[in-house]
Amino acid sequence: MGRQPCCDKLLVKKGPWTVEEDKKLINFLLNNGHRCWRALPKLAGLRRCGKSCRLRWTNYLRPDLKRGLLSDAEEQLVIDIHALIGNIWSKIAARLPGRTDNEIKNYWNTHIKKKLLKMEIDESSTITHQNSSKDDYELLGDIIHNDEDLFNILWTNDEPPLVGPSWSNNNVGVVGTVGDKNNIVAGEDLPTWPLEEKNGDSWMFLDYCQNFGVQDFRFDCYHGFGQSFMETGHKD
DNA sequence: AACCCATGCAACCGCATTCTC
DNA sequence: AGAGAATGCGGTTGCATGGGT
Repeated sequence: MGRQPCCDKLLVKKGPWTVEEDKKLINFLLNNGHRCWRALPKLAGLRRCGKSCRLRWTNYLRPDLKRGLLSDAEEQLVIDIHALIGNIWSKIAARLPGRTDNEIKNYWNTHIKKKLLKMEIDESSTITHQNSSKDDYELLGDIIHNDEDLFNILWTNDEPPLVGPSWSNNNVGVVGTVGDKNNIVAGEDLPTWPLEEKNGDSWMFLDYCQNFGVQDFRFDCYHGFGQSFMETGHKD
């Protein structure tokens, strides 16, 4: 009855991920996708729990992740959505492409909470948009006209992000084509790691990713690993 | 220079829900 | 139908780092 345990806890490694482990995980996911997280560690040669692998991938290694502080517009959007639905970080993250629930949760606890307290704002009360750039906010909330609209959108099933393209990591490894630098062509919507880096010995980029984030080194699908690579398949 | 403390963030934990047998 | 594993998620912890003294 039922399934097998997710992992043998005695053999599972914990703590910070090493560059080697990251390489193995990325390599495996790029070639195989993630049909079963439980089986993944064994197949990828990792002494990690499947849960840990999923977390590492979704929160840190996914090529479409943005790194660094949230923009004013993103921050304002988080504040607005949080005012409506509370600590449902996954829902909030779904509205911010390239951001993870964990990241937003951390950002909320470290930056926004503090900021709001400082401003002596009751988090449950209506929050105005006075601190964000009007242009940025309009760009983000183009389809949001009031809080009721936003609330409705948040609870629909197949919700598109408010800005930018969505990305399903069920299709990892499929090479996408890029219409312009901000839009992956529908149906071929997948980012991929540069082949030269993936197949060669040069995994140095992972060290950089560790330190600065994927986005900083332009490995994400939206801004391109060099525009020409994304358009022609060749690195600059 | 050395220590202490505050901060930020990656990773873990545990619970709830979903899925499989 | 129900038991139990898989998955997803929010809360929490622990460590690295930077700033202050």
